[in-house]
Amino acid sequence: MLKLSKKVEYGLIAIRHIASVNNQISTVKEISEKYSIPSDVLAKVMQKLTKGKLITSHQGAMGGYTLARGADQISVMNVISVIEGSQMGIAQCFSEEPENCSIYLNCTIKNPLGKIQHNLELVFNSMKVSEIV
Amino acid sequence: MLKLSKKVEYGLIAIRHIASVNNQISTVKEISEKYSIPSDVLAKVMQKLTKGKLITSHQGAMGGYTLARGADQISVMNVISVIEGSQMGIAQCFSEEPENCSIYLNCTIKNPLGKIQHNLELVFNSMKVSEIV
DNA sequence: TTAAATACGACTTGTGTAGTCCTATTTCAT
DNA sequence: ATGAAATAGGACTACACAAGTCGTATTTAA
Repeated sequence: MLKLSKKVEYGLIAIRHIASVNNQISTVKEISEKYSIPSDVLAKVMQKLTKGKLITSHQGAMGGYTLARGADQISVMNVISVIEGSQMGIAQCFSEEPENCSIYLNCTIKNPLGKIQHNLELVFNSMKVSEIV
Repeated sequence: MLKLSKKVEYGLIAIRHIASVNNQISTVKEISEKYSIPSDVLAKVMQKLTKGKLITSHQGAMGGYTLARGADQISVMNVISVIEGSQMGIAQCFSEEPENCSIYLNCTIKNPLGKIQHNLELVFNSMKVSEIV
């Protein structure tokens, strides 16, 4: 409950790692070994980060990944959105189909949860990966 | 990912409801019908809120629940902690056994996630159920 | 041509959430 | 006393999602 997924953690670690080596090209093998992350899982994460244009992939031998922009331009929220594939929402109201929520009509906590949601977005948006030192 | 559980939502709705009827005794049946919440599930939630001393139970016929303190004295964080039975943590580091985390030793994001954790706690602590109107 | 790397889909397993069912206990009202 | 209305609480099922594994294709430098 209210936990970040391992994928998001791995993504943050990977981006932070690339930034820490001055954006030199880094491979899945290298990162997964250094931080004890299952390489297949990390590979998928990197592919999502690539599709989300947070990092750039370099295929083929001697390939790997570099950042697509400065680490100070990548927020934790960016990483969450790209990896999860949807907007973060603390309740159904704020993500997928709100109407499908079983208590939608009689729900009395939509508004206050909306305030919380807003505050959480502030927190995740303001935290940049560059602060992850 | 990063969602509140239905149990927590139900708990917030229930507490808010009791407050809205001026702390008159309210039953599971009444609340579950009004807000279309499965009554068995709500019953368990109410029992946890009782054990957590956020509400007071009145057993037997004509029984039900009242608030144990003012709605302005009950934070969303109180409800989360009591219902989930453990401290909210956005990563393993901040809840159960941190050492069991597969990447604990090499984890480079413990500190920054700690900052996020702290900010989230501020948000959830400062939001009281009385604001849920 | 080969080796090292990313790309990507299919599958398995594990965990946790949500919900159901059943029974026991308490207490009010008749 | 008895029955009805309420809370208390354990056991179980179903399902969704997270995490991880496996296999194969594609790209590219040497």
